[in-house]
Amino acid sequence: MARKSNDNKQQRILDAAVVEIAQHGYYHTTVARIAARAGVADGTIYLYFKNKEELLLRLFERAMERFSHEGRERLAAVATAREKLTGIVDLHLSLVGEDRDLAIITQVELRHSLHVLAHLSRTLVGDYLEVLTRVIEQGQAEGEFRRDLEPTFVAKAVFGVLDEMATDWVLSRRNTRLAGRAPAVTDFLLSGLLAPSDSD
Amino acid sequence: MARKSNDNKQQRILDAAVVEIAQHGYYHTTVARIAARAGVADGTIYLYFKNKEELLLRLFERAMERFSHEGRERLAAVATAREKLTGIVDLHLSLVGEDRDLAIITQVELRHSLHVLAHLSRTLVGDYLEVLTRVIEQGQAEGEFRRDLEPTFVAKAVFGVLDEMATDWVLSRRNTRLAGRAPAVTDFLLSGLLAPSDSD
DNA sequence: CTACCATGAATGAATGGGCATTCATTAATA
DNA sequence: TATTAATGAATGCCCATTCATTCATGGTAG
Repeated sequence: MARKSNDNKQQRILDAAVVEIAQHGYYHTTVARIAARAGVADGTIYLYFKNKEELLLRLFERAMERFSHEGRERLAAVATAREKLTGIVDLHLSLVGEDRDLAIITQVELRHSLHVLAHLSRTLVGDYLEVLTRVIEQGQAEGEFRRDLEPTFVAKAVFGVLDEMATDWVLSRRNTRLAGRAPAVTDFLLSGLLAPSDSD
Repeated sequence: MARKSNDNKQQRILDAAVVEIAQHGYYHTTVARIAARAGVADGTIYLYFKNKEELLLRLFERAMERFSHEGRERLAAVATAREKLTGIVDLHLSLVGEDRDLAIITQVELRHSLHVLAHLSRTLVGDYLEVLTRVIEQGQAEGEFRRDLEPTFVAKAVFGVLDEMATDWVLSRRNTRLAGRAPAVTDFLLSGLLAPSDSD
């Protein structure tokens, strides 16, 4: 076989990498193992990726593309900031909760070094936080959200809650649906912890 | 030198490890480098630690001991759940924000594998979440916190926000004080995002 | 008081294994 | 036949870990 190929070889390699890395961790996964699972020769990996680390980053990018794509659609479909926030929470938890192996990559393996984490935070995750920030600003402009909170601060807080729910789900072996938590998350983010004041 | 020693050799090794691992990451830090910075021979490391990984875990345990200790004191000093929550938020951000190198370890390097993360989540972090859960339950019993939220769920959400603030601070090179965010965090957790209803 | 052990800490050079990456060779297409 | 994909054995580096040896100490005996 030659030429024509490319097929979906790159995709096959990525798919294999997700499974292997989820199972053994990035540093204990050998390139040879990934190649074996993908059904290609070791060297072939290097025709599609500069090195092992680039392979890992591509995994995240591929996942993020899907997220961005669906996210844009959902946000366009609703009007109020509150609806948008609800949609983001639901989408985030739905997508992460869809594939446990991939979730292990995004919630654990990708964070193995300051270098990688800083890179992601500057790029893909940074974009995500910006979208969140815009939603908060919109809500404040519409008067539905409190105006005395910094939008970027709130965006990080929201992300923090979602990220922790996702990580917790990955670590728990239970078979709950992660997306099932979306309503509780949204509720908590919107209304906080305090009981309604006595005057109610 | 022999005998007597022990000195604080173990502590010196741990201190050296914090600096080296924060700078180069766990997998790119060699035992030889840690030994060199600690001023001991390579082999000496193995008199105090079973292997490289145990060294990393001890780092976290040492940090956590301090946290638990101060935490217990602070919690005992105040009565209401709301005060306790405020105290935890402040303590968490204060301690993490005190030493950037150590923060890199706790926020990034320790999470490099599912195996390590699961272990921590089951032990040290698990204990922390339990303390948080008790505080939430107390607040609910006292009627100050909403009763329609699952305490363990809230505990994770709170932890998620704190953890994200900490990670964000580590990744940002700015020189802000992390603890400065404590009031905003507490406020957000307590009151949420929604503007007070119109009836105000 | 001095010389001499016995003890266990500390050393650091050497070992061994693991694995990312390369590249000369082969195979498939146009 | 020319071109390019694919192969996978071989290379070479890197380091965690070991362990034979050295060294400092405190106790003991003369």
